[in-house]
Amino acid sequence: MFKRLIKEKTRYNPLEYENKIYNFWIPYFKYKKRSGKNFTILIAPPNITGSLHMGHALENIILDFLARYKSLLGYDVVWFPGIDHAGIATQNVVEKELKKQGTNRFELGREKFIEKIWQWKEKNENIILDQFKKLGLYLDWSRKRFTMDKKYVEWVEKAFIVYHKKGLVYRDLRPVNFCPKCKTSLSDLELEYKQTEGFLYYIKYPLKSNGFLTIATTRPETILGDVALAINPKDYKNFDLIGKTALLPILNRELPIIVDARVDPDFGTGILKITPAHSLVDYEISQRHHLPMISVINEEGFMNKEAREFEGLSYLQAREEILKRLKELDLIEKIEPLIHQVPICDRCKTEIQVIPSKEWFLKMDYLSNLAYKAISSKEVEIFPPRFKKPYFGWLKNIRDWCISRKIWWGQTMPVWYCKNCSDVYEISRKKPSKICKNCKKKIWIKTDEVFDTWFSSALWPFAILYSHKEKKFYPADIVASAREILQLWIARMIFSGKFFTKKYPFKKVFIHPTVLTKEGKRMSKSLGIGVDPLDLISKYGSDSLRFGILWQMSARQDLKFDESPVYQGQKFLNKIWNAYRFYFLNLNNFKKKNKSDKLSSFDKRILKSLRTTKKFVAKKAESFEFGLSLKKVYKFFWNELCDIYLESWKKSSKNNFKVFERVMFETLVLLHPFVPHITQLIYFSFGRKKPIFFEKWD
RNA sequence: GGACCUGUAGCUCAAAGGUUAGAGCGUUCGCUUCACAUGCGAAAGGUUAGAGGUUCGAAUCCUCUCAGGUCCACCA
Repeated sequence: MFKRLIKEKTRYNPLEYENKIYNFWIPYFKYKKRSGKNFTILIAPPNITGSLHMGHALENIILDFLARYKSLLGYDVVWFPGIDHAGIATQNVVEKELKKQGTNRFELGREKFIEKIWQWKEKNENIILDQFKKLGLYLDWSRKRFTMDKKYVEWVEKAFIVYHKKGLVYRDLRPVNFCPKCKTSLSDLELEYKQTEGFLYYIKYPLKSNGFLTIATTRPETILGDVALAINPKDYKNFDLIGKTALLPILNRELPIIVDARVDPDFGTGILKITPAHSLVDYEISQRHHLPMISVINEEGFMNKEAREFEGLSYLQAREEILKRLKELDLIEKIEPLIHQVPICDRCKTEIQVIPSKEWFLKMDYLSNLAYKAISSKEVEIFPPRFKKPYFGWLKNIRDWCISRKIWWGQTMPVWYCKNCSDVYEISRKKPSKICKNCKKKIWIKTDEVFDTWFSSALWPFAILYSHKEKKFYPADIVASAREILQLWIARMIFSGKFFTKKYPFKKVFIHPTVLTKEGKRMSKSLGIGVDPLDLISKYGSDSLRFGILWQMSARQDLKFDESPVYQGQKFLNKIWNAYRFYFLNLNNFKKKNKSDKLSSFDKRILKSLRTTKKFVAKKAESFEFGLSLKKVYKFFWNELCDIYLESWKKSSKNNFKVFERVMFETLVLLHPFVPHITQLIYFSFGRKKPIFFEKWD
């Protein structure tokens, strides 16, 4: 269909052909057993909220390069597209839409709200997936997956049930981050930190014997929940306090003075008040010392009955009242201004309360060990290797994983509570048929709690590659990921995969460079800094964008994105086009003229150069050095092939025509993983009708 | 606070201990030469952040200083 095009046009316009070429490829992307050797890529499913950003573009261009390169080496490519429901992020976006319409999710109710999200998903899914098509990705579109597919939900529920059966799941009352406005617990990831000018209050606590000690706090209202005071074991200046007992002002509760390494001896007075109910660190310390937890603030941010006379006040009002009382008692030593980071909800910007809540946890000791072994045994390789360090560090300090969320959008947990007895539950996918062991009745109500979205993401590899009678695709050869989800996603896939299938879910993890702005700052949509890859595609075309990204990429360091290499890519495409134009226009002419079987010095030179270039590209593909290999290919093509070899033909040298044919064809194949669309188009001009990626590299 | 990365031409990057530190973009000048003006030919542009050390030899290895950045954790 495009065969004669090349003779007619002196300019190559990528925008004219790329879509058509992609559509031509789609049926061939469908997985089919040809050689029997698979090359399996695990895709990182984008959020349904998301539009493509440079990180996605980079990540998937790299993978697509590998897919095409491996295909040329004779592998059958396995790469299936998918998208992620992305729990809280999606809920957030849809809530913003509702706000524009003058309503909110509470007005709508849970069912209607979820229905809205589904509508939203149907509408946006294709927009997102089309962006992958624009990048030219080698994806099998017949096997699309979504993390809220019926089958996928089933996997998530079953995984939870198996974990529970093996004793790795428990329910516990613990302090969690809670947004009073959104009325849900939040993971640490869903917090932002806002620099705030506040005060550090130095408060005197009487000692039981006699005298006083002083603690420093930014939140005097939480002192009512104190259960102990702590000092650092190396804090000599406070040594004489060890073993003594202090009295909590106002309430006069006795507080033991304990020793814990977690206390910073240099902050404030070096004495930390332990308030397990309203601080995660304090909770951790309290666990080590078997201390109770006393909650004084409720989920709405108001003082509860444990706060006695302050009950019913908001935490801010309580702060004022308590300070007033302390002043009356002459227990305030001093007040210093302090600039500190206050956690706020990343959606509504409300200040987060840490409050105890009953949540579901996954025990991490056994599982984190699996994740540790994967890397230490080298069964799973992390590249570049320097990322092993934070990976191991995270596993070493890991806490049990809170896997429940009180949001609405997500996979509902297969948990049933007895309507009469609040703490009795059964775990099963269907409504339990047993009676409640407490009230002997059978009134089971399914929980509202949903899974942490990462709990579901952790199961992605085998839900997409292992299930549905497609075991043969598991494990994957490679997954590429941004560094910030090494722990959140990669580590969790590793232990989940091993736990449920006995096999690690992939062999190699490539932590790709972060795409920064030209100024070296992180690209951020909300701050309005960054470049939209789709804009670049509509300006320069997909091959040009790919060229621009690969040109700038190094495996080792972050990439400050510059637009000019994308333009350079466009020029390169034109150069390729015209080199082949030259070839096709002069084909018959040269064939008649050169019948020699001997090789000229130009022939020898170009053959050698082609060989070393191919070798270089093959070697660099293993270490993800695409920037270097593209530069090598670029120089080969422009300087060796065009400037020297093609020019030599103009001067009617004694070149060998067969070498000419061979070099031009092999070069096209060599160029394919770098600039797929144009090479396919020229491939048609060679009279071939199949995809070029079914050619042989050698 | 912890870990990691980076400072080389105006900009983005190469140069994996060894000639005169190289490309692209940008700048300046000359060419419509029959594949390509998105091209061809040429030129200007550098104390490799700074200091010290190792070495016959350092942009490269080591130490310190300065500057920029990323991720993780988070302080009461």
